[in-house]
Formats: sequence, C-alpha cells, structure tokens
Amino acid sequence: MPDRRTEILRAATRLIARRGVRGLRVGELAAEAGVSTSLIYYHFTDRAGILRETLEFIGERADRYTAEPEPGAPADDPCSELAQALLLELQDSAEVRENSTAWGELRASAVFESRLREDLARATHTWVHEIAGLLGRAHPFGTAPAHAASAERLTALLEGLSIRWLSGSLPLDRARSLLDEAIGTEIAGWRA
Amino acid sequence: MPDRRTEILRAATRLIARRGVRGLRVGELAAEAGVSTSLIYYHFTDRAGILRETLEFIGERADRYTAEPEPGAPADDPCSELAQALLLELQDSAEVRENSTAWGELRASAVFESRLREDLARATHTWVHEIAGLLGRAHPFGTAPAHAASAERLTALLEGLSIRWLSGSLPLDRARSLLDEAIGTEIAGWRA
DNA sequence: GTCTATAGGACGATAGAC
DNA sequence: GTCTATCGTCCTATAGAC
Repeated sequence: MPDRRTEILRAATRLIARRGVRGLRVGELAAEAGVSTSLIYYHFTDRAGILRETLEFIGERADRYTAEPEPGAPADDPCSELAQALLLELQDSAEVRENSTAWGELRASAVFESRLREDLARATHTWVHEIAGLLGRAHPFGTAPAHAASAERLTALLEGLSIRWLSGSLPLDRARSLLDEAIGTEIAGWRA
Repeated sequence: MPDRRTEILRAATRLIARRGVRGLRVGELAAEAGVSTSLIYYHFTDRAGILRETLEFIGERADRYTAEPEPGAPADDPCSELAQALLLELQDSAEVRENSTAWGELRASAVFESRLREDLARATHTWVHEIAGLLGRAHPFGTAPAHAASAERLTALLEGLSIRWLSGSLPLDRARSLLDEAIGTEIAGWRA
C-alpha cells in the first residue's frame, strides 16, 4: 500500500522513460499520478527535487530486480547466474525498458547537474560491487581488484550497449550477444 | 573562413557541451554565436532542426580527430595506433571533453526523437567501421565478423566509460586503464 | 493533504524594416 | 542576410479555500 509520494515517484519514472528528463512537465506528472499540480509541490521542493528523488527511486528499484533470483530458472552455476544478472537488463520487457531508459536519462542529466552526481555515483558503485561479488563466486581464485575491474568494464559496456539499443543504433539481440561474449572473455582472461 | 551557419553550429556544440541539449535555448545560442535570434530561424527550420544539424557537425568533427594521425608520436605499430585512436577520446582536453559531452547528449536525445536516430546510427556505424579497420590491420588473421564484434564492444565500452567519467562516477585515469585492458583482452582473444 | 485558480516568467517562433 | 520588436503559449510555482 504505497503512499501518494511513492505513487508520484513511480509516475515520474514512467514519464521520464516515455518523454525524457527534458520532456517531464510537472503538470503532466500530476495527471499521470492522478493528483493536482500543487500536490506535487507539497511533497517535493521543486522540479529539480523531483528529479533527484526519482533517481534514488530508480536506483533502489534497479537493485531490487538485479538482486532478485529468477523464479523459474535453477541457475545454480554462479557463472550463468552472473550472465543472467547482466543480460536481464537487455530485455524488451516494459519494466526493463522503462528502468534502463530512465537510468540513462538520469546518467545524462548528471553531467550537468552536480546535485545528481553524488547519488548516481553511489548507485553505480553499489551495482558494480554486486557484480564484482558475483564474479568472485564465479571465479574464487581471481583477486578482488581483478573482479572489481571486470565488473566495472562489464557494467560500463552494458550501459553503452543499452543506450545504443534504446537510441536505435544496435538491435537488441546483437547487444545481447556482444555482452555475452564479453562476459566469456572476461572470465577466460583469468584462466590464462 | 567559416560562414555564419557554421559559426552557429560551432556555438551550438559549445553550448550543448556546457548546458546539455535540455539546456539549449535558442536565444542563448544566438548570444553565443553573436547573432540575433531570428537569424537562427533564417538558417534553420526550428529548434529540432538545429539539434539534427549539430549532430551531423559533431559526427564529422569526431571523425576528423579520430582519423588524424598524431603529429608527435611515430605510432607505426597498428596495435598501438588502435589503442591511441580509442584512448584519444578519454582525455581531459577542452576539445575532447566538448565533443564527448555533446555526443553523449545527442545519443541520449535520440532515445526520444526519432528524427535523430537515423543520423546517429549512421555516424555510429562509420565509427565502428573505422575501428574495425584498425583491428583488421592490427590482427590480419582474424575474421571480419570478429573484428566487427570487437569494434562494437570497444566503442560501446568507450561510450559507457566516457559518460561515467563525465557524470562523475569514474575518474578519468581509471576509465583509461579499464579501456586499455579491454583492448588487450580483445586482441588476446584472437590469439587463443 | 488535497484541491482550484492564477500569477509570473521563460521560451519558441514570427513580422517586418533595412 | 541580418536586425529589432513582439506575440502567444507553455510551464513552474504559489495563494488560498476546504
């Protein structure tokens, strides 16, 4: 039973994914959330504040579905568990597309708004750390710095492929196979 | 001796790099270019048209400094030539930073504006093709599809690292070393 | 906490002279 | 080709009732 505030943040995420940060209109957000414009300003200081809090919201939501184990798949092998965790973000489902689009928007916005940067860096670090943990379980003999470097490369590659997909420069299945190969290459690198 | 039109495009690139596509105001662009607002509308159809043409401009300019051989360095080895071509885009110089920032902005904008997508896909393809060509010279025995895949991965990784750098989630030297290692890994993959 | 109504300003785009 | 002046709209934010 989410409160109004959370409903507004959810609506903001949907709207940012649909129209972009630049296209987010406070009035439109009110309509999407089914409330009045002034209620938005009751709950948030201003438009920039909405953006900032939406980032946190997206960061938390992204953590949730990355951490969540797949219900249908067994995925006992930590190596394929890693592959799944990353490939999960390159899927043409409404939720993933929405999250990826919104995430990309906020990443791009942070280049120009310093207030967003700190939160974004923290969320990024958390994500990289999670992937590094999976890598550690997939290959326990690698060193922690090597896992960290691989995790940074793989997540940065994923973001790069993701925005190419969303901006129409790369078909989804091509992005998936490129990422899949990169995962293999990173792991193979340790065995050498 | 560039004409007014080109001056406006240059000013647009500067401004997009400074304030983002979202922050580009036609009036501000006029001031930056030292002309009147209405002259902008004489040379371009509307705000979206300015954005589209600025993308082409950036694409051409990026080609130019990627293709250009370094004046000081010998760089006979095609392998280090490749590394240079990619690492050149992760440098804290005004020109690179401006181009990378503007490129990232237009990439992000294309997610929501279909008119931008075609140009962007073409510019991306050209870039990937150039890098694939360098890979072909660095390792003539690899297959063309393998070169293409590596080029796509490396350029996508570069874009991912670049925006993390620009958005304050990754220090520049860290981004450089991560990319450097990835180049080594891609090339090592063929030898195996 | 939530609404209606509106102030106040910024911005894209155009008209028309030179 | 380039300017000055301005229109009309859209949008953020607030005032004030309930």
